[in-house]
Amino acid sequence: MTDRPFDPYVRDCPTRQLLDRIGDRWTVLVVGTLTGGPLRFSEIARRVDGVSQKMLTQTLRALERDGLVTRTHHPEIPPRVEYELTEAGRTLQEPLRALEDWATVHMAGVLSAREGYDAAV
Amino acid sequence: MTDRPFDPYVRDCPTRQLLDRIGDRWTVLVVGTLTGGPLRFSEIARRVDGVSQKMLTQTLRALERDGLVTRTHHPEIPPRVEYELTEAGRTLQEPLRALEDWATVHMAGVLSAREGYDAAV
DNA sequence: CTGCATCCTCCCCGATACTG
DNA sequence: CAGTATCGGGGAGGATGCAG
Repeated sequence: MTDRPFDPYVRDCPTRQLLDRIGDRWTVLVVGTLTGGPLRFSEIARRVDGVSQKMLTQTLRALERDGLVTRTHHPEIPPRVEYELTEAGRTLQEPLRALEDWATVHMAGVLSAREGYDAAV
Repeated sequence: MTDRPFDPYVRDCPTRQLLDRIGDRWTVLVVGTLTGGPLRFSEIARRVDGVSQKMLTQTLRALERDGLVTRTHHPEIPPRVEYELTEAGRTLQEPLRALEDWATVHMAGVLSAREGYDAAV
């Protein structure tokens, strides 16, 4: 608690913690690809353009650790591993989609504003 | 366009571009502090815990460049600079608040899942 | 008070090679 | 196919000093 009129963004508030998770560039995209249902590793890699194997593994591990994704390993030859959003993971989809919608609508304006700003240098 | 059944997250889609902006840890927090109205530089710095002067300047410049924040310089002694959300900037508040709400509700669960995962090592 | 420049450190992430 | 290990470059970002 604080005596300030506006509740500040202190270091360990929930918002900050979430930002640490979605700020790594890949988390949001991976969650997005899993919207339609479970996918295997290679399929996710294919859909998220530019993600390296290392980063994808790292991201999926983090999501699994946070209880947002389940990892199912089928001990076959060749190996098959499927990832699926948990209940908690699915609740994250809605606010993420809201952001995505905002981006779709406004990013063009943002980009043109950027050009205008740069031109005015 | 693509012939794949699921529209992939290609490198330059709006979502990716937005992620580049909010992925820097400070943008979201700064926009959040400006929700209540215009603020001066030092006041924002005070409310966003842990932001360095350098990063705050950098973040505000980026937001100004993107047309999400206006910068008003009052040539007084001592100088006073106020920052305020633009119309576009205000539209960003809603999806951001949705994320904030999600964090408030779910981060405790995420944290405990994290502990459980770490304990199971 | 606000902002810019410089230096310097750390760690993110990609490339590569190798296991089960 | 899925994952781990290692190395190295580059960029993010903190500390400090100075200007307007």
